[in-house]
Amino acid sequence: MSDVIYNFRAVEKKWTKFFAQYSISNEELIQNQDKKAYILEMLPYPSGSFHMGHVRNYTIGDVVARYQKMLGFTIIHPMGWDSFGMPAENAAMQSGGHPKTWTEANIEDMKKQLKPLGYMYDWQREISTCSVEYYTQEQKIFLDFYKKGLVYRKKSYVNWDPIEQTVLANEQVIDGKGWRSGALVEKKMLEQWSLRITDYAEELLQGLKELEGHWPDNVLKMQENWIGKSEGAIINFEVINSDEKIAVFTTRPDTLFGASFLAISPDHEFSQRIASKNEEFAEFIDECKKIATTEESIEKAEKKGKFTGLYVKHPVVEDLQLPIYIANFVLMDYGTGAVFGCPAHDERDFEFAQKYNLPIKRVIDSVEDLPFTGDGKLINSEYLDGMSVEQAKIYMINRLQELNIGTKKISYRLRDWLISRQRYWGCPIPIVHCENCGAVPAELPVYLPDDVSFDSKGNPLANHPTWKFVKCPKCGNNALRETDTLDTFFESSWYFLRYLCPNFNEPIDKKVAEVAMPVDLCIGGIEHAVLHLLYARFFVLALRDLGYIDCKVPFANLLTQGMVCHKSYKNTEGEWVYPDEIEKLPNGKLIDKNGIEVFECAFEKMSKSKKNVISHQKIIDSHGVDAVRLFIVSDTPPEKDFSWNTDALDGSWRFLNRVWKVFNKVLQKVKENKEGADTLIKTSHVYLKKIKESYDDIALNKSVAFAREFFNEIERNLEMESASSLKFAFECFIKAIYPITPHIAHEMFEKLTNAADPLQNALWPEINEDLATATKVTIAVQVNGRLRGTFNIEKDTEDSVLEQTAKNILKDSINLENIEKIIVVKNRIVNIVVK
RNA sequence: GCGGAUGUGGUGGAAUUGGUAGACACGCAAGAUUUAGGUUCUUGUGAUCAAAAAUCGUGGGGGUUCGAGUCCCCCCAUCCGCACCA
Repeated sequence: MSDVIYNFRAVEKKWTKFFAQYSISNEELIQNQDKKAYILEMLPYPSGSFHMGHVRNYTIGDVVARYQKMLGFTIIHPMGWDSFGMPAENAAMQSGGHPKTWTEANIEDMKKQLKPLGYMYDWQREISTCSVEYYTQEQKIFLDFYKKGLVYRKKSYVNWDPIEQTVLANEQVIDGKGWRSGALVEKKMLEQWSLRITDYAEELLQGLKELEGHWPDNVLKMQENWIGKSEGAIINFEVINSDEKIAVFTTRPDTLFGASFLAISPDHEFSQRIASKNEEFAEFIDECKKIATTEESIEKAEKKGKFTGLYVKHPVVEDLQLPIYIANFVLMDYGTGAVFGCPAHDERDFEFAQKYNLPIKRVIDSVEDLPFTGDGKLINSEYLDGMSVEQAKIYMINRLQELNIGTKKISYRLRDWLISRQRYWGCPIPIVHCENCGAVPAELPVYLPDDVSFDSKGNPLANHPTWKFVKCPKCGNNALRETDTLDTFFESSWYFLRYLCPNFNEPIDKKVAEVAMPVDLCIGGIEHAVLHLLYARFFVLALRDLGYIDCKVPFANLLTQGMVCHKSYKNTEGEWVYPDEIEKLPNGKLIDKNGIEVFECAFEKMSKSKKNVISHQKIIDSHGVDAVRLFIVSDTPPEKDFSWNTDALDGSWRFLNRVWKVFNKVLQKVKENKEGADTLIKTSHVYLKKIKESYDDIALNKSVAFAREFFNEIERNLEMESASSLKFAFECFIKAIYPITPHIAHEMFEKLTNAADPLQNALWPEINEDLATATKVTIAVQVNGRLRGTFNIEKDTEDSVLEQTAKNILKDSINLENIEKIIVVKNRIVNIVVK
C-alpha cells in the first residue's frame, strides 16, 4: 500500500508546469465575449520579497478564476509588475547598482517564487510598467490629457517629502506623513504638473452609487468623504474704504445675521499683500506656517488671529462693520480661503470670538448652550425669523443672488492630482520647455536614459549632462526637457487596460477593451481605497471622454482582502525575534536561539521589520502548495484579517493526506465494481449546491467547510456504497475542491476518470435541484420558545400532523389542557404556548 | 470632534435572514492500534452540576414577539478612515 502515501512534491511539480501554460488569445476572447470573466489582482511592486500577503491575495484570485472557468466563463487572469518607483532608486543609491537591473532581477526572482504556487495566470499578457513598451504608450495618454486640458502646470503650495526628495499628491499624505517614507511632509511653493481630477468630482461621486453592493461599503464611504461635496454659497464682502471685495464660501448662509468677523487665510492674496508692506504681519504669517507643518495634532493648535485694522461691510445689515482678521485656522485650498465667523453657531468661531472679544449673537433658537450647531427656528435675523435652518439657507441664497452679492456654490474637498515627481525611476513627462513657445509636447517616445548618476543630490535626470538639452519641436530653438517623471500611480491607473493588448502599437485596443471591460472582480488591499481605486476610476472616465474606451467603471466588483497577521515577539534586549526561532521551556518561558528570554507582543500584520513573518517558501517545502492554498482560504473569510496558525496548517496537510487515502480506497472499489447503496448521489447534489453558493459569494471559508462535510459523508459511506455511486460522489468532490487545491485534484481526476482532457477544462457538475433539496427535515419542538425535543419527518408534512407529533412527544412533560396557542412553521418548528 | 465597521466557546469562524446557537476546523482531554512520517482511528469538549434533568449563554442594559445572535432604543469596548473643510 505504498501508493497510499501522498507524494505532494511529485504531484505538484507535475501539474504546476501544466498550469503555467494557461493562455487565452484576444480572438478567443472576442469569440466568447458573452461569457467572459476578467479577474484581476492588483499588480505587485517587485520589491524582491514575495510575502504571505501576496500568497493570500493571489490564492483568492486564483480560486475565483478557476471556479469561474468551471462555470464556463472565458477567463482573463493576468499578472504584471508595478515596477517604477522609489525603492529601486534607493537601492541604487545605497548599493551603487542601477534601478533597472535591480528591478529586473527582482521581477525574475519574484516570478520564480510565484510560479510554484500553481496560479492560472496568462503569462502572455504580462506587463512591466517600467518597460519601454509600457511607459512610451503611457506618454501618448499623457499628451492626450494635455491636449484636452486635463493636465496643467501651476505654482502652489505642495506636499514635499524631505526623505524621498519629491512632491506628493494629497492622497499620498497620511497623517501628515509621506505614505511610503513616513517623513513629516513640508509645504513648499513649487510649480508642478497636476491632473484635473476635480473636473470629475461630481461624476466620481455619482459613480459611487452604482458601485453600491459591488464594492465594500467602507471603500465607498472613504471615497465619498475624500471627494467631500458640500453645498453652500459664495458671498462677497466689500472692504471699507476700498473698492476691493473678499469672497467667502459658506455652507451656512442662514447664519449671516450672526456674523461678527471675517477671517482670511495667511496664504490669501489679501494677507500676502499686507505682509509685503508690514514686517509684523509677515512674521505672524510665518508663524502660522510653522504651526501648520510642525504640529502633528491640529486639535492642539491654538486658534490665532491678527486684526488687519480693516473692516468689511456686512452685506445685508445696514451700518454694520466686521473686522478682518488673518487667522491660522483658515485653509487657503478649500473654498475661497476666507470665511465669515458666526461664533454663536460654530465651535471654532466661538473659540476665536471669545479669545478676541468679538460679539456673539444667537440667530438660531434653542435651549442649548452656545455654540449651537443644530437645527432650530431663526431669530434676530429680520426676514429669516421663524424659518428652519434649511428654509433660511434657500431663502438667503436667493436673496443674495437678487442683491447681486452672492451665488449658490458647490465645493469639493478633492484637489487636483499632483502628478510630477522629482525622481529618476519613473515615466518621463513628455514636455519640452521653450522660451518662445512655452510648454510644448515632446516628440514621442521620450526614453529614460540609462546613464545617470545617483552620487549627487536631487533628481538624476536634471543632473544628467546632456539629456535635457533639446530643440523645441515647434520652433527649433534651444529648449529644455521637463526632467520630472510621473507619479507611479499614473501607471497603475490603466494597467488593467494594457493587459488586454500588451504589445499593441497604441495604448489601448478599443475592440478588446469593449469586450473585456470592466474588470469583473478586482482583489487587493484596503490601503488603496482612496489612492489607486480613486485614480483608476478617474482614468477610466477621462479615457472614455478621449474616446479610448466606452466603459465608465474600471472594476465592477471589488474585494478588499484582509491582512495576514501573526504575533510578534521581542527579547529582553528589545530585539524583534522570528517566531520560528523561539523555543518554549518546560516552565513556560520563551527563549530565542541565544537563550535570551522572549515576550509576546502585539498580534499584527506580518512585516519584515517586526520579524513576525512566516516564510511561504519554507512552508511550501514542508507542507506542499495545495495545503498552503487550502489553509489560507479555510476558516477566515477573505475580507477579514487572517491570523496565522501553524497548527491549523498542519490540519490542512492532514486533510489532504486523508483525502488521498480515501481516494485510493474509492479507486479500489471502483475497480472491483462493487455493488451497494447509492445514497451519495443525493448527498453529492446537496453539497454541490451549498459549495457552489459559497463560491458565488466568495465565502471561501464556507466552501471549504462544506467540502469537508461532503468528504466526511463519503468516508462514512465508503463500505456501503456502490462503485458507481462512489465514483460519482468522489468526482463531484474533486471538482468541488479543485479551485482551491488544483494539483491533488488534477492527479485524482486523471486517475479516477482516465480522462484525456484535464480537470482544468471540466465544468461544474450540473445540480439536480430535486436531489439537492432535502426530503426529510428535522422539526424542533418548543414549549414557550424553549427547545424540548426534535423529530424527523418528510418535508412539507401538513401542519396538523406536525402539531400532533409534537403533542405526542410532549404529552408526558406538559399538561395538554393548558395549551393556549400552537405555532407551527412548516419544515421548521412547532412551538406550544402554555400557561 | 465627525463618519464607518465590528463584538458569538480556549481559538478561527458557521447560523437557511425572526425559527434547533456554536456547522466546519484548530486546540484540549480520555482511550485504541500501534506507528518508526510532521501518524492514524474512536469518543468527548459553551458554562454551572458527580450525573441526568434543569438553568444560564451570542459585549452590557432595556424593548417588540409564541420565538431575537438576527428587529428597535440606550450604553460600553475595539478597529479603521477623515480631521481647523467654514
